[in-house]
Amino acid sequence: MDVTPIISDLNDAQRQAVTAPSEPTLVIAGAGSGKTRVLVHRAAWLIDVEGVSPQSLLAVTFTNKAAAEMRGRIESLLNLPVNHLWIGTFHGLAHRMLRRHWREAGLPQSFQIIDSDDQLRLLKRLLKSLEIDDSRWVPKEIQWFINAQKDEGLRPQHIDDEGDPDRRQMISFYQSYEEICQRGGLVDFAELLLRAHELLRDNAELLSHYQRRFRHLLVDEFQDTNAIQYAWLRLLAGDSGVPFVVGDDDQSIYRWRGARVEHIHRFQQDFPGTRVVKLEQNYRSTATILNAANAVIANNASRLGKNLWTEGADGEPIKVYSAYNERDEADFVIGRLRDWIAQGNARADSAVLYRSNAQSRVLEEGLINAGIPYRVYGGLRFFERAEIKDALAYLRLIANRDDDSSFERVVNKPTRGIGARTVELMRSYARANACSMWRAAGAIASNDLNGRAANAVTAFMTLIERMAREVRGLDLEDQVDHVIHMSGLVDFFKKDKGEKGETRVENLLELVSAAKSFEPDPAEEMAPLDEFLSHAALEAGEGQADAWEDCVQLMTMHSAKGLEFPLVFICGMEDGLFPHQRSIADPNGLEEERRLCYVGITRAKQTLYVTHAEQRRLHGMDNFSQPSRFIAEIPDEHVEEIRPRVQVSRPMHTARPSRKRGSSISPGGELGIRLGQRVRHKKFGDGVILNCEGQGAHARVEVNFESAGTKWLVLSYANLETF
DNA sequence: TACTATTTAATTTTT
DNA sequence: TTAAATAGTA
Repeated sequence: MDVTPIISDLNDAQRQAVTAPSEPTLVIAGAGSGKTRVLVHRAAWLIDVEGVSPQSLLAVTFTNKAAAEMRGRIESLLNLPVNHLWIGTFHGLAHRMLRRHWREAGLPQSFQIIDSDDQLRLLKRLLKSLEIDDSRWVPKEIQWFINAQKDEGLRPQHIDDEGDPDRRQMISFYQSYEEICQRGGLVDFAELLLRAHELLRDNAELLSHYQRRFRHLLVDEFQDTNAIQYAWLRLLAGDSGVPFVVGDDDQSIYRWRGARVEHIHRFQQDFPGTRVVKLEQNYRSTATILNAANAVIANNASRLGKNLWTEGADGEPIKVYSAYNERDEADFVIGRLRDWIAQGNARADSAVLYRSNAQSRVLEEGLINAGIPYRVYGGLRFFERAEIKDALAYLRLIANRDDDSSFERVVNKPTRGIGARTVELMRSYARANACSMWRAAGAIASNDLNGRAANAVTAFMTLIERMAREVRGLDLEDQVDHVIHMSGLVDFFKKDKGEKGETRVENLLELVSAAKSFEPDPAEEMAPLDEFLSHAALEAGEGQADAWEDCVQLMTMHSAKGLEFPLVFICGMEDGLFPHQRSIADPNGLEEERRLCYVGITRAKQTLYVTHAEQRRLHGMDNFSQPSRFIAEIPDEHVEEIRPRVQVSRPMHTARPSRKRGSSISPGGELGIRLGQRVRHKKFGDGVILNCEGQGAHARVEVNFESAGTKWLVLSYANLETF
């Protein structure tokens, strides 16, 4: 066996990881150190050299994109298609197991996956049917609570109410939500993971089958695993499995959605004798950029410790620009982009990064004015569009009549005379009889409704039945085509005046082509429609603009993780914005912001610009802010400060404030506001001042209210009473 | 039921 | 500022 292609162009550390014996291995892989490469080569090594069957390999990633990339690279390295190789996202693999063992998992065969939007709607409906005030119980917060519990692997009966009535209420919502989902055969994202975990935990036979089958577990982005994902892996590994996990504690930026870096430590305890390999040689950035990143991240206390280095040149210094305001900042960025493009560089090789999405606006305006094509990451994806979800809801109703989520979505879309009152009746009937809306509709139509409403409901039910009948046996593509027309959706959106309706119709037709090009996996043994619907939920599709056009890339630093660009701008480097106000007080939060900064810096290959504005318009008012503390953490020798070429002309009425750098920002004198001061608010009640910023009419305070939680309020509007 | 006025709050996001 | 959600009106 010639192992050359698999290990020849690896460095020592990479090779050590790739060729490690079949024992638990933890690879700490710095940014740009060839993390994916190691994973891919490890898989190839196991299959080609160790003679491991592809079937006994399980590779897990967090995103579909990463999974697809890994599969592609393994195939091209081995130069053959690897069938039967389980490679996918946690959710995708969990889903696959649940489809195979739906009975053991306690699910109906045609269970449907709901996304977070569906989940939220479902909760709102639940509150309505319980006649609960949704300002007292915010649906978003309930959703957050439920998902957090599921991420921790907890069912309602496992949660301690701690004697807190509010908490008890939350648990009860969770319970009711679960009942609705179970009745409708609906599974949300967190549920996929939780069920898959329970499936293995409670079925000794299945567990030992999968444990025997999957000897090698490869895990990408290990620092991002949440409790349930880790538990699932732990279970699958058993005593004899060989986990090979790759991650970077310094790039852990998703703690807020349940990711726990601690799993890196936990792993070493759970698998004694774990081999640890550190990848510190970076192949992406200049030494200057790496040194800056190293210096910034060194300010974090809780780290495994790691220093990136390169054999490459020092490169250019990092340029820091102090803009007057956010417009000036945008102008500066656009000027540099112009130069970059004029020098013959590809626009797609440049990226503008920011902390929060709202920042893209000014930049976009500037880019449009300058006529520079750009692409904003994030935003609505194809399968998340309202009209697409409408069409999918019809399809789901055809697949499963008890899917309440879909039922409510389309029962009166297009308008067919089934108004809020009728729906309300159905809802309470369904609730009283613990049945689905579909059953309730049938029962109500023949009894409680007046002629008009009864006819409308019956007509709707007949329509669904007719669609189901006519669509049976057709190709997936034709099924979708029939449904978008028969449902009346196409005509409904055609009537929408203007371009909006047109785009919607186009999207619906696009859905038909999506169905046409969808290739069901024969191994899945599912009805093509069910598989298509699952695919739609699990992989929401491309966001926004055409990816292929050569354009400047705009995105948050979170979305930039895993990407690299020769030219990078990090905008809005101001305290309060980045690090974000909401994270600044909590040391853990601040460390996570710093890791985000580390991620941002390490995206740059050659040139990095960091910009901040002295004045920024946020939520419609001007704020003054200090440069981000992270800028000061970059050693001076790597920084070149850029001064405006000519004195930028400033509008007369916005004179530069006299208080600059280092000035304190506590609006102390006014109203006797000080930190720790107790205050009373008309609506939110009593609370304590945690934080304050700005002066005069702009002054804002953060108040921790006893019952309403912490909020930022504008002092001049809030009418706070002190006492 | 559809359109318009008012209110409210405002990180980060994948599945 | 502005986007979204809600309440009110034709």
